[in-house]
Amino acid sequence: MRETVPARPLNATAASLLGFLHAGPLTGWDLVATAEMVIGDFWSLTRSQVYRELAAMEAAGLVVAGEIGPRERRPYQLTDAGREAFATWLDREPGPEQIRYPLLLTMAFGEHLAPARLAAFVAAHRKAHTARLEGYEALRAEAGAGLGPFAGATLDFGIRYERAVLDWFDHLSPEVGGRSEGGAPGGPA
Amino acid sequence: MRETVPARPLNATAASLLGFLHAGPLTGWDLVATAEMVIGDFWSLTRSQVYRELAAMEAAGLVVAGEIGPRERRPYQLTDAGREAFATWLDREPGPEQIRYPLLLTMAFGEHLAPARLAAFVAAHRKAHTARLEGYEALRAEAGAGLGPFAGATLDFGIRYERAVLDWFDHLSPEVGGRSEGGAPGGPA
DNA sequence: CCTTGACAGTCCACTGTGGCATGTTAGCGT
DNA sequence: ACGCTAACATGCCACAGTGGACTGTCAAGG
Repeated sequence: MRETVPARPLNATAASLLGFLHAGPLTGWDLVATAEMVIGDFWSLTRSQVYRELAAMEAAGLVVAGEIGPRERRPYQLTDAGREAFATWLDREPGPEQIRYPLLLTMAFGEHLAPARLAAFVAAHRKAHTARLEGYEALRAEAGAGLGPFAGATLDFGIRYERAVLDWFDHLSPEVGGRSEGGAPGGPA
Repeated sequence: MRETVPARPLNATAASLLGFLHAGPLTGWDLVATAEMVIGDFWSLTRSQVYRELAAMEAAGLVVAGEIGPRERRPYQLTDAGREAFATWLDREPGPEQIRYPLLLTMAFGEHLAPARLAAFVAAHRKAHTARLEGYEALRAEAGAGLGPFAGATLDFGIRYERAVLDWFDHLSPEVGGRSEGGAPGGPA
């Protein structure tokens, strides 16, 4: 008599794993890699959690573990119950986004910090965001429409977000770590 | 011999509480309210965690609890050790931001979802973001420069972010839930 | 006097993060 | 053939963070 846990509603991370399993059996390792690539820019997950969710979902009957292959690879396969749980999850109202930006925290307490230090942080983040934007734009140039409409739309979100952040950096007053005039005349393309 | 835990590095939430305590003693309840107002838009925290961090910080000697007042109010006061821990924390390199946006997840798996359903989600989020932007702009119009440069800069981030999201919504193709032509001609101000 | 609701704090289960530990195997140089 | 290394693959743990349920306090109003 194999008891399956009553079926609590899925969390977004577990549901995403089920989503990826629609394409065929995958191991925890593969799922982490896939998720990082496909949804990593707006949904973070960790190895630890993936393996934990897989174990829980197996107990709940949403996936079944296959034979252990080479290098301890343990492929998981979607069940009908899993397919249904995923469909139910996908149909829910997606909640509001959450942003956690430590630099803004630092800035909010800026009165307690040496101005030059804050400026250095801002400069470092500007650089990082520039690199991310370039990465996204290169991806769109290469892959272009080959991504399909859905991945294209999420990529577009990333591009617009990064541009907004960069714009914000560019309009920051020197008082709060923005660069003073003469840095790099002529804004971004 | 009062043992104080060795001094592990502060987490951002605990540090923020110390930051707010610079203005004078506050209770957990007050801290939650303050934090929600000042940093709530880019750093989420919950009652549960605030009380837990306060207890931990008291054990570590970073704050001292005062007398319990009316309605069980227990004010916490900053110690010198707390002031120093805050300064050290503030001086660290702020890490990258994290965004978790369930709507993008839903969209990424859009091929498994009825198009009309996705469009409804998108419409609901557009509305919510419009409201948020209006709230921010009203705040800037009312409070204006009275916020000070630091709060002004973080508010500005919020405004630019919301505008970027709204722009993204406005350029979404109908295929991925964007509204077809004829919705509301003439974009946002 | 009693109900209601805002205030204030506590507790718990679950989600999420990051690092450490462990074992496996392919590839490489010697 | 041997051992080294690096990538592969999973598991475990402590801590951070979330959201809801729960208890208790007090002011205001019917």
